[in-house]
Amino acid sequence: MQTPCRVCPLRSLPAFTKLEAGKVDFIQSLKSNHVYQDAGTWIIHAGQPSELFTLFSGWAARFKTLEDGRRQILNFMLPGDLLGLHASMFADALYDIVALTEVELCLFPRKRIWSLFQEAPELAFDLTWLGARDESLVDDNLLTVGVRSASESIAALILSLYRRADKLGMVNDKTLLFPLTQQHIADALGLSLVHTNKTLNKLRRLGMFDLEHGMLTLRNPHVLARIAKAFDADFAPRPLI
Amino acid sequence: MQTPCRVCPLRSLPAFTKLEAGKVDFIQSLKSNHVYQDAGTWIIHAGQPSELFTLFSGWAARFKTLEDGRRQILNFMLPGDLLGLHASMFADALYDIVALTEVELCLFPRKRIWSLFQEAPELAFDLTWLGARDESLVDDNLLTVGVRSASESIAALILSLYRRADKLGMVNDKTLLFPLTQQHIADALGLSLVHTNKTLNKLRRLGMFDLEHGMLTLRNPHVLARIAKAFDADFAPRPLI
DNA sequence: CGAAACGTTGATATCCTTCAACATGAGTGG
DNA sequence: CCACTCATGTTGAAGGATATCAACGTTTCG
Repeated sequence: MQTPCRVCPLRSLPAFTKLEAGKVDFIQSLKSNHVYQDAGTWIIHAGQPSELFTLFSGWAARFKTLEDGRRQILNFMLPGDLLGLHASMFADALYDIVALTEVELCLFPRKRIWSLFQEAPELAFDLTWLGARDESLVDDNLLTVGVRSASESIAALILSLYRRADKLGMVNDKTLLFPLTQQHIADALGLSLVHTNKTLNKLRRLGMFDLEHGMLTLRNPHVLARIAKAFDADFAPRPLI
Repeated sequence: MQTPCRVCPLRSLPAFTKLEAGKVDFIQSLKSNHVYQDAGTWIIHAGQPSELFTLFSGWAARFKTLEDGRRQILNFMLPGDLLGLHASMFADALYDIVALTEVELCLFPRKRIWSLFQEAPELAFDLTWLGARDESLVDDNLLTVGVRSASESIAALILSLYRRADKLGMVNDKTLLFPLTQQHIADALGLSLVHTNKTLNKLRRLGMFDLEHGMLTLRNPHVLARIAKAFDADFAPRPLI
């Protein structure tokens, strides 16, 4: 059961709302397990019933696959994100979630979700809020894939991941551990691998960022934001369940 | 206040779950108004606080716009769909919703959402469930825009709208009132208007469907589904709030 | 040492966009 | 009732962004 939720290191980040100790304890009472998984392993399988998780550490990707194998990454998950909220409300998950790095997961059995609605309406509200935030990330990705060019798309993706990581204290000296391969980026943006590679290098040569050996360094966030035509959609601190 | 919620004609459709009369009355107590709006008018404005609606009749579209004017339709709304759940949980809406036809809306003031969580956990659960279903529609659209070709995209969109409308009893003799312009379709699929037109006509000439004068007739759903590489994601009846 | 995963690069092909023009029908005001 | 405009749909031609194909380099790891 690892660290008790009261002293969860995520919770003390400014990215998350403060919560009374009693409610934190209630969350802990719902948590059934603390799980470790290796990079590349499945967290949620499309077509199968799934539990609800909070990503405690590491990166994950949620995606759908067409019968012919083409795949679309719907969004990337960073620590503090909820995994499988939708999947756990339906009979079966409609998507896969895979670990991109080693991950730690807080496991909340789907059966207990209902008791959360019954006994802790504030937390139920937070859960719904988090689902809404999730969707707004997917909305942004759909906007990107639908209207942005390859350069704009990559700029927007890099920027958005950087900002999210920054709020979680994962950025040091403008640099962050970045586990995505170019294939991941291509699958998230609906681009081919080759074109992703060329566009990535173009932006790199323009001095927008460095990206090698799994390290991303932002060199010119302002111009990158101009290229991306990105908003500054800054979310207030969010609940952590 | 129009028809009382107990005799709501939507609620009796097989597409929706049955609900005890008491809960229906509670929903009605949350409803503050029954609103009519003309085609082309805004229901929710990006950047402004918004209320929560149920679309009682008509079609609507949710979209985001880049500063330079490029727009992406995120999803289309049909009767029974929830409008602005996410918008009403955040300070301001992050997207616009516009009426595509004359619409009737059931208005639920955002202030009352909280009382729903406090006093009716089952309904709060339903609300979250509906939010999850919404996101799964956006997921599907992202999959379409990301990986499908123009023909596949249009096939998938037509099919998905047809199926949703069919469950609502809006289809007669394989035909349904279809208010989308080619520009709407283009904006939803991330395609240019010209290419949308040509692709649409190609599928039409292939005998997949007829589409003129705002009427859509499906001629060959099975082949269309093959072209779309579409799943048969059939949702069970859903709650109506 | 060989294989597998990941990244890189050039050449060629194609899907889709853009530009431009025209057709049609509905609505509006003279 | 006609002329006009505006929204929508249609079509051809040309150009560009991105995909596909193919080959090779590097690193890691068993």
